[in-house]
Order: sequence, then C-alpha cells, then structure tokens
Amino acid sequence: MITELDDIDIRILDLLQHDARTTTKEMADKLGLTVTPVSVRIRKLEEAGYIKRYVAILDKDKIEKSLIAFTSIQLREHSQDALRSFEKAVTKMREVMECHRLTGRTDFLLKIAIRDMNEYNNFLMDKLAKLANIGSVQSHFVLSEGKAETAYPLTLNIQKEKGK
Amino acid sequence: MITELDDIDIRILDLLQHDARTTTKEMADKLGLTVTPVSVRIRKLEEAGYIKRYVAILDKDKIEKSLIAFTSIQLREHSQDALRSFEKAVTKMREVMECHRLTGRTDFLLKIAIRDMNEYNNFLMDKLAKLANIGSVQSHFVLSEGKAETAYPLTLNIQKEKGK
DNA sequence: AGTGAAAAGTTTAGCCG
DNA sequence: CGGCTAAACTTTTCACT
Repeated sequence: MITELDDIDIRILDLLQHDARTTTKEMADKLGLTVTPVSVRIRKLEEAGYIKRYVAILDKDKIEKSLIAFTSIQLREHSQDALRSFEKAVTKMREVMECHRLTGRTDFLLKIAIRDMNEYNNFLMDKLAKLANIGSVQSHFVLSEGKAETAYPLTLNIQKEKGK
Repeated sequence: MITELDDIDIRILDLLQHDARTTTKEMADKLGLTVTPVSVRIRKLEEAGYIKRYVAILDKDKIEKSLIAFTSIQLREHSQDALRSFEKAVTKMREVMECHRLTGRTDFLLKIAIRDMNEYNNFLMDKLAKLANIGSVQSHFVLSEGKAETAYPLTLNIQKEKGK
C-alpha cells in the first residue's frame, strides 16, 4: 500500500488530473522511466483512492445547459434531521450538480445547471420551493467563467522543502 | 459536422461524463452497436467540441487539500478594466480552482482549495488582500459535500418529446 | 523499484452492405 | 450509417536486475 507520495506519484497525478488521456508512454518519457513503473504506480494510486474517477468534461453551451446558478439556501430549522432530509432531497434533483454545506449564515450552496431562466424559474417553483423547511433562497447567476478547473493545486516535495 | 445530437450521441456523452474509461466495446454493447460507429461518433463529438477534455478527479483529502472555501468578492470599482484585471490576477493563483463572475451584489465567487485554515489565512493576507480594488471579501467554508458532480444533466430526445 | 519483451485488450482505418 | 476484419497502439504481466 502507499504510505506517502513521492514526486513521481505527484507528477503522475498532476498529468492525469489535467488530461486523463495522457498515455503511460508519454508519462514515462516525461518522467524518464519506462511504461511499466508508470502503469504500476497508476494502478496503486487508483486502488489507494487518490484517483476517484475519470470523467469527460462537456461543453455546457453545446448541450444546452448554458445557465449556471449558484443558489444559496438558509433553512428555518437546523436539527440534524432537518439538514439531512434537505440534503437528501436536493441531491436527488438532476439539475443540482453540487450541494455544499457551508459555514456561516448560508446553510447550503447549490450549483445548478439548466437550459435558461425560464427553466430555472420552473425548477425553483416546482421543485426547490416545494421542499419543507426552506427559509430563504438567493440565486446568483454566472455571467462568465474566468476559470473552471477540476484539478487541485499539487506541490512537489522538493518545492515544499525549498519553502522551509 | 454534427448538426444535432441524436439519442445515441447523448447516451455516449452521458456514459463518458460519468466514466471516461468506459471502453467503446462496453458502450457498443449497451447501445446495441459495434465498436466502429461508437468510435466514429466519439471522434466527431470531440472534434465538434461537445467533449472539452478528459480529466482524473482526485481525492482532495488524500492530497491534503481538505479545506475548500467559496469566497465571494465585491470590488470597489466596476469599470471593465477593473473587472478584467481582477479576474486576470485571481485566475493566475494556483489555489483558485474556479472564478465565476456573478449577477447581483457579489461580483465574483471563487472556489479555493487549500490545506487548512492556516494556509487559507496566508492566502487571504499575502495574495488576495494585496490585489487593488477589493471592496469586501466573505469566506464560506465547505463543511460537507452532499453532491459533487462534474456531469451535466442530459435528456434524451424521446424523453423531451414525452414532456410536450 | 525499474527494464525489456511478450501477451492481452482497445482504438482506428479500410472495405463492403 | 453500421458491420467486419486487419493494423496500430496501449496497457498489463512476467522474468530478470
């Protein structure tokens, strides 16, 4: 099993989180290795859960989900049951891509992907507003995406040591 | 070139956005086709820009980016230059995974991935607060992720017609 | 841990219905 | 537009260092 990542593991993770189609051969060349150790390391990283999944990122405009809303929700009641049942209900909705429970006044932040404002209105009226225990809802729409990364910032061990 | 997606295209996109490692053979079996048309359709979907990229999703806790913050920013000045230069500066920061320009009182919503509160504080002090034109900053931390999808909700044409 | 070569699996291309 | 077959490429496994 993996105890700690070395720089080669970190570089493999970084290559894959930017382009999951990078071949083991390409990685091997960049890392100055052959394909075998790269392949073995990837399998170990997958098994140990460092890599959760591989996904394709689609163009939201092309598939007609041009409207992205960040919707913040405050509940009226904050018992464990109330929080759980809200979360359970909302995560089932297909339009809700993300549901984050937050610190501060806002209880939940949802990321909603939908066709247009008309459909967002329907979503609010027919689905969200029908949930029990909703206190207040604020909708913020995305005007432009300056950055939309799925990759986390990774730091090599050598660089970390430099910083010390 | 692709004019409109048929249901087979949509199902291919949906399979890939949930698991980019699905082989053409598996898709072909699910779709009742052979690998050739699946392979051809995927290439066309890539070329037409429906599929933007393939990425690996990492486990943030395992790579020590356990703290996720949604940070909302109001600027003092809202000229085009002011907005642009803020966005340009902030998208360069590695900790900033997403930068959305929003409607409403909040100008920008940032998603920040970082090790812990201590490093978030350093990020705020040393990087974010040093930018010109910052009006106010509110930090909201993620307590738990109820849902974190990268896949958009897709609808088959048959289902759409049912809805009519 | 890594190398090199062989085996298995996957994707792509050509040709035909 | 899809099926079939062959070629190219990629990933995985094995013996060896």
